[in-house]
Amino acid sequence: MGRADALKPGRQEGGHPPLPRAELPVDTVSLARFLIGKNLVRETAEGVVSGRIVETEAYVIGDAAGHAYRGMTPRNRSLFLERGHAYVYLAYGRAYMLNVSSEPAGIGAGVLIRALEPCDSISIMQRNRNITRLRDLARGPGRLTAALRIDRRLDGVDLCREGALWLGCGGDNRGAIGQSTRIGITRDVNRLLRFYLRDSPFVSGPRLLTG
DNA sequence: AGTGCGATTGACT
DNA sequence: GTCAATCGCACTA
Repeated sequence: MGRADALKPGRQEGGHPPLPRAELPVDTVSLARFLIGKNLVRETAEGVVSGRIVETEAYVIGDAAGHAYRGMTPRNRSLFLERGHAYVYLAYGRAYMLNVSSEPAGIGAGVLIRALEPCDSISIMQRNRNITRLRDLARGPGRLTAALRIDRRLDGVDLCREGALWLGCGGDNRGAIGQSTRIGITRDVNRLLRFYLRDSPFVSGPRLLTG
């Protein structure tokens, strides 16, 4: 693994056109499923880093486990942006979480990105995470944001436009999608709103039910 | 102004 | 398997 893929400047340029917003499903659960297999692309001065989304969770309208449940606040306002914008927050004082807003403007809901299969510039991710093992580079919501250097500065960015961070077209949508309860929450714990590529080793948590 | 608590991770028994 | 670290923010007063 970990070869000098980061040192091939021409390879990925233009290789990740952004996903048009019109292609994003309009409801949160559909979007959570849809995002499995899509690319998440990060561009910094270091280079273009990307991964394929293999695990998501839906935080739907009226969801007691969702951050939008008690209305808009300074932290969660990005959840109320039109679908396809980034909501980034810090959890437990250490791990940044990346969500994709998922409903029309004014409605607070989102999809948490929980794990990636590393694709472009794996060596940059290894440096960002200070580990080498491919499987662990982006397996977990806080790990993937560290690998891609995502923090609160990217809160609110439009993920349907090429820039510092966006959702790329393509991606490989083959493979069965599993479904389970969400991880780490304390309310509405029984809802099956977590989705993952069943056979991917890059998924973070337990593989329970199939979908 | 003070308090309590996470949509987690990494270290350790 | 268990558990503490860590801090921004929402909530109470």
